Amino acid sequence: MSETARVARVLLDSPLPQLDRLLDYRVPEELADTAAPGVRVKVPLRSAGRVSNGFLIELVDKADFVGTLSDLDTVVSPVPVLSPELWTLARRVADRGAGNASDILRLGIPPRQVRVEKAWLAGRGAPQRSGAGGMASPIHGYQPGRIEDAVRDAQRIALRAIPRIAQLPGGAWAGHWAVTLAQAAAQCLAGGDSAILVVPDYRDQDQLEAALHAFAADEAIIRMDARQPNAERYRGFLSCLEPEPRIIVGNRSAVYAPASRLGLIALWDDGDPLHAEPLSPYVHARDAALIRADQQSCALILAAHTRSVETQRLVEIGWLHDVAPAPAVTPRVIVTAQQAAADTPAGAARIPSAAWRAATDALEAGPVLVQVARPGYAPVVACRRCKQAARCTVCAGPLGVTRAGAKPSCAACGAIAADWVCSNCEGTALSLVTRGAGRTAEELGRAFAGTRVLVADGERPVQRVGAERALVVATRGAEPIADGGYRAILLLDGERMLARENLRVGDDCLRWWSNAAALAAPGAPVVLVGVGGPLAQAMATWRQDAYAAAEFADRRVLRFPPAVRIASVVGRAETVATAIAEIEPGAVIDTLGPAPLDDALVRSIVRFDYAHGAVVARDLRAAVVRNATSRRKRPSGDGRFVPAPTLKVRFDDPEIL
DNA sequence: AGCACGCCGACT
DNA sequence: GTCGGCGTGCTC
Repeated sequence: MSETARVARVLLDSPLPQLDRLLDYRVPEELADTAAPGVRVKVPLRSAGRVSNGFLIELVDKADFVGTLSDLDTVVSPVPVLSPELWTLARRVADRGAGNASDILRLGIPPRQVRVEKAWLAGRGAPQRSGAGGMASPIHGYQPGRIEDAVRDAQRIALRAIPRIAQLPGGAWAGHWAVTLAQAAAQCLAGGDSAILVVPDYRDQDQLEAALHAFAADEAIIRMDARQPNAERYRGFLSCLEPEPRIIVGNRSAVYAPASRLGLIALWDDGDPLHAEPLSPYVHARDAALIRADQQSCALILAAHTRSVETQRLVEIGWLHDVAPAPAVTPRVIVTAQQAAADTPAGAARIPSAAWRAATDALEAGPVLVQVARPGYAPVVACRRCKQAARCTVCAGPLGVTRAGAKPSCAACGAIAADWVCSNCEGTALSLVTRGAGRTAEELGRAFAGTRVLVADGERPVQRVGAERALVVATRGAEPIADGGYRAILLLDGERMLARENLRVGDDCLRWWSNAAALAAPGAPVVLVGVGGPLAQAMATWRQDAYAAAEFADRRVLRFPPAVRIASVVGRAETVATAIAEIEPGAVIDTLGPAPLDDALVRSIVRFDYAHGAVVARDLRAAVVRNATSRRKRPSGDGRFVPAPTLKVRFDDPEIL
């Protein structure tokens, strides 16, 4: 055939903002067969020799570019790893946050594994297993058919999870939320559609997978998480490219997984900070899920025991429908002031009498959970005489005691403080001022003599405990699931958890407590110790949405996120000022800063309404590209020339404000 | 990021 | 004349 050679439009796999656009290449005849949209390619960049990796986005007949086109160098593999949907999603998500599309693609497309790919290509000729393998069964605990309707009609819902645990057919126990989401996904699968389920961490992932295996065929369930070996990850990715529907369950990057006929995206516990991408492009899984659900017209479920302020906003503007359990299910939450019982052993002094009685009674029947704020034994030690926090004599890091009877050691450098002398008063005696999970366990072990005490924290993870009587001391987020549920739950360190300098402490605490409370057996007391006010009320009435609504109203008055959006701009003072000055007039509400950082950098924060987000992102992005393109070297203080630092823009940073 | 182009000072 | 150092700008 002697038709005119086609033109391939290629996105380079490059982190450079100025290369975040499509470049045109001529498709040479010998590549005409394999050069298809979505394949990985190599292309020459600047005078021959250097080749760079990229994705073939589309084939067109005529180039935009006026000039001589270079030839496509190689088609790396015939597998179209970048679907049109993912490309559109990556472009939209990147544009929204003034980031690179290729950064999104890196999250959605795992590195190529040649062996895995060859095996997959060889096996594709074989007949596919038929039958979607999803079992649609009625979803209990809500108005009958409510969730089924939402999935079928591609609704967007904020789902209040049932705060209970449920027994799976195999006998194992999991959060009830996992059963609800697994059933919704299985319904999707039975209808021939794929579902993506996004969880913050591995513990949640394990529960959800266990629940899924009760409702869907094993081969339809695909894991996707960053801790998988590359080969396994790529194998799962490739199987998502097949036309059969799948249920994809994974962490935040699973929201970008390919999925044929996507019917549902569900996100569990969207307030968990693990849903926020800590590296470029910094996009929150919730935002990506919102965009993707809109783009692919699929159902969206944001499910949680609590209500994030962000989700509350979406409910209030009518973007999400609020769906609550029917009939209502609430744990029995008891709020107590911090007061020690007169008749308890000294070691348990921080347990008030009501909690003490609850624990004592419950221990007759089964396991009792004690939630504490900090891991370790005594994370902070201080001078006994002057009370000043003890510091390491080597590196000035904080000293702590890791095990009962151990010498204090530095949390930063690990040095053991053998002959410690207080830098303030020259005292030599230390006292333990905080209790970690280990020390609480030790004290409770003494107080409840003869009871088995076990500790669960980040270092000593425990997934589940049996139904026998035991005291389980766990740090927040590390609570094991007890068969049949805990007979009592003590939330001990509320005061300390609230004593963090963060606008979001209230939201976080409510989430930690609510997630723990959901592990209780029906009717078991959940004692919240030493906390009052709206948080305690939200727990006692199980109306986390009311707390979120009040919080959102406050933020609206203050013009804090998520009532408005923000972008932080970091760079040299002039560059930052210019970048902000060139944003379209009227798009920005106001600018905070510039605040000086180290290295002669400053940070300014611009606030703007959601309606102006696209304009602000476009204009700040232009400033970033301009800065990267003309990186003029400028004289530094001592007359030498140093490269100008890059201008950094980050949207919706959860750490700010 | 890399790499080539080009403008200006120092050399045969 | 012309060699090459380093700032500047581009990548289809």
